[in-house]
Amino acid sequence: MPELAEVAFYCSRWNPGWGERILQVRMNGQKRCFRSVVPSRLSERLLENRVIRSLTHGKRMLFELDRRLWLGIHLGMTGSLLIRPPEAELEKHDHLALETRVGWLVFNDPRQFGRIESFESDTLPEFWRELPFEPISEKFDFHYFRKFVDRGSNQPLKSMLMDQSRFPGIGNWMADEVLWQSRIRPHRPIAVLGEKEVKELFRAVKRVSQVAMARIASDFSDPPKTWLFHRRWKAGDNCPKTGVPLNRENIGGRTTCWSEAWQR
DNA sequence: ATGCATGTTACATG
DNA sequence: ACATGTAACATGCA
Repeated sequence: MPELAEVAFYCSRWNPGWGERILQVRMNGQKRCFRSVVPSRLSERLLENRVIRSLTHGKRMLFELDRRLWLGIHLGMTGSLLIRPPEAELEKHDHLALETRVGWLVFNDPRQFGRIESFESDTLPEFWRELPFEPISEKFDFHYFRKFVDRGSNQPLKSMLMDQSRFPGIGNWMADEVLWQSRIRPHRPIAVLGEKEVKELFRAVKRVSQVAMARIASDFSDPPKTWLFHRRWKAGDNCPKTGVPLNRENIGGRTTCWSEAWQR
């Protein structure tokens, strides 16, 4: 489920482990999540090390450790982070587990679309500083938005919103929510929108991102009950505004949920 | 059994 | 070169 706010939530689950020495490393290096690293090397670097702090950006997480080590984690479609009690048994899809005094810092991912990376650097790795502004950043303002929004101006808005180089952190449900809240159909490209609609789209991007962070990032509580969010998961549910059944359609390779009567 | 899933990317096509 | 579309990845669930 991880998009912007869920990623922030999962990332913070490792916070109790900050500053704790890593006593033991368990990883299954065969798993797909380790395709970008040399597992034995990473394991070696993690042992006796400690997490100092963590950062998130869109759907990415970055953990700073001692000895110039930075651990990058992307949760993919089904990844999550958690801490298991010290005496707990590890589970089937716990692909990376770091034992500390407070328990096991675990990366769990059934489908293994997630990815573990590692970097060596004295300071924040270069690539991290070059990432685009997140929609929750105050630097992500209308001027910034207007500038990149014209690129690929014929692609459906649904695809544009899911483009991580422009809207880092926005995924399938957030894109549907933004379009529903701005009352614009997902198929339409930015090029055909009126200025008023462009502004509305921008406002919805900011609102959905901010409210999602406020609700989900700290304790994984639900988004507002008025949101499309609660109706978009199974076929046959109704639009919260019109009460009419929602449309489901594949756009840009993803199942898209939208309301014909509500969105224009 | 069949189809689908909150993501990314390598490859193919235009 | 670029823009867009599709298949593939691995597993669980309805």
